[in-house]
Amino acid sequence: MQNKSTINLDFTINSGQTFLWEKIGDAWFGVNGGELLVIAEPFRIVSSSKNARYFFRHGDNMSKILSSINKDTLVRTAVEQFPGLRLMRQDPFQCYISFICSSNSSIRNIKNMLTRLCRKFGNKVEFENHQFSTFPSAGTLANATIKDLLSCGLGFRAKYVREAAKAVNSGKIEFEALRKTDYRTAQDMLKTVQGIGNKIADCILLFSLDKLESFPIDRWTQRILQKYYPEIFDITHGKSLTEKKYTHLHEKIVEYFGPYAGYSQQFLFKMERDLNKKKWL
DNA sequence: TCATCACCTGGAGA
DNA sequence: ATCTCCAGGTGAT
Repeated sequence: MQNKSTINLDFTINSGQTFLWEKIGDAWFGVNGGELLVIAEPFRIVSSSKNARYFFRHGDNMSKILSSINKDTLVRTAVEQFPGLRLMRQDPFQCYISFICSSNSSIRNIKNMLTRLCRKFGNKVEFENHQFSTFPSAGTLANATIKDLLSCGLGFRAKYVREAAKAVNSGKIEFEALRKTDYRTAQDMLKTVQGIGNKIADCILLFSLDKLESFPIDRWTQRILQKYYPEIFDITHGKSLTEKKYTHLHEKIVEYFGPYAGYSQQFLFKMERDLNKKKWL
């Protein structure tokens, strides 16, 4: 059993929370906002970025968190199966745009869209002869034409992305204020943006704004809950959740999994996707 | 308040 | 090759 504080990069990156990472040799290269993170496995920060520790939530007390979410054998199995799987603390703007793009799409497609956005609107950076492009700023995307956004393959999401960028650029959405406020208030604020519903708001809150009680409920999560917890959570089969049901279900989830429910979600999600041999990055 | 349905696009599977 | 189906949802009706 390895140290609980050791981060497993492969598990962490390939758990659906982030999209712009690429493995070259034994190193992972990841775009996070305006910077490039380079991390080798076993976990070692290669680039000089001071933000890498922050990004990987180095301060999280994992023994406390893992013991908190250890509610049943299923969670216990998932935690044992994926030691070192962690949540990330991503650049909020990138996370926000990424999950707006995730709507009704697949991981492969989302990654393609975001990569094209970076290439078209971001800054070029080079590391050991490898070329990358950073994530565009809110100002840049707010001023992009719909035509240019469509050329990145965004489809119906193009107008959402531009309006979302405008909301940030104008100060209507302030991530650091959302980070400080409570879960529900932050979620309501995010949902005022077109293209952001409960699920996407929860992803942004969990993966970039420190709301660890957030538990994004999507097709997979629903499948997990009805497959393994039919007695505890009442999931209406196959149908999309209404506003009221989503909120009610989330309350039940936090009641059961506790204040770090988001971490339990990450382990269960990873486990079930791997079980179904779903591809990651 | 709830149920249906359309939606851009490009992989994956038939 | 060519086609169909659908993917980590959301908004409009």
